Amino acid sequence: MKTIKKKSVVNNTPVCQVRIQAISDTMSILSGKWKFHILGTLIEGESLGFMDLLREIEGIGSKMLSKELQDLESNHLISRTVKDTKPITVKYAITKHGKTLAPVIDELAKWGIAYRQSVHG
Amino acid sequence: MKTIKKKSVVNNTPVCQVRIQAISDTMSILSGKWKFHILGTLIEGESLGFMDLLREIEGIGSKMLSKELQDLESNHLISRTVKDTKPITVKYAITKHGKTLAPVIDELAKWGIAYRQSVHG
DNA sequence: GAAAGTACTTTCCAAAAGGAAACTACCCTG
DNA sequence: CAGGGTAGTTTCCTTTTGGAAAGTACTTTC
Repeated sequence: MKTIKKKSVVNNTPVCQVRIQAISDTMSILSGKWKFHILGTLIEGESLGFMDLLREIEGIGSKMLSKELQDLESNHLISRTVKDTKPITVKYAITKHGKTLAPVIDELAKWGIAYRQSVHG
Repeated sequence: MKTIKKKSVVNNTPVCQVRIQAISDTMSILSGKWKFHILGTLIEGESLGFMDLLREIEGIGSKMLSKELQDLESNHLISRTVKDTKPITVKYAITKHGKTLAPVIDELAKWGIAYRQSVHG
């Protein structure tokens, strides 16, 4: 009979479980190569069209942009509005909820900048 | 002749470029399914062996754990110390540098918790 | 009526990521 | 000398991710 003798200690508290779940949630929502880039751009730019984003986000292709925008919209972090112009245009904007990510993005940027400095000297 | 007429505006400032690079650096260092989980565990647990981590981090396999630990060590976020015990044991610990990630991890957790609450109500 | 702009979608493919299971190798205890 | 513990590595496989290129569809401008 196989018996596991030791068990998890550190991560076994309710507080830890909630934190682990929360980080997993966050990273799942922000998964993929371009989410932060798109969100950062929309936080700065307020309201941009599809082609604007394609130009702002260097390297992204239309397929990925389209897919990432859909993901972000489904999580209510950005909004998509079709304007009745000629030709019709679409405006993507950060939502109130999406703006709450600003501190998260700031921390990531801050850490990355500090990391660079500590590595190069 | 194909000509691109409009150019990037929002992300074209030096400040933005540095931020974009910094976030990309950070996410590349913390890439993969398990990095935050491992770091979080080591921040809490201070010093754990390979088998301890395998038990703490539910779902991870030894291959992934081994690989992720190597990644983190190569970026000086954790340390690996072979203890001259019988049988020899290995202790993984968070480094001083690794601890600087605590605010980043906290922000991610905080946001994830708030997200859950805003979704369910 | 051709060119260029809007906003995408589709197809096809390559590379990266991740996991289960087995295997190595060494040590201690009963 | 079997069983269980230490710390991994290796193999084989599936899934996921991401990108290039082309296509769709409709409109305005020259």
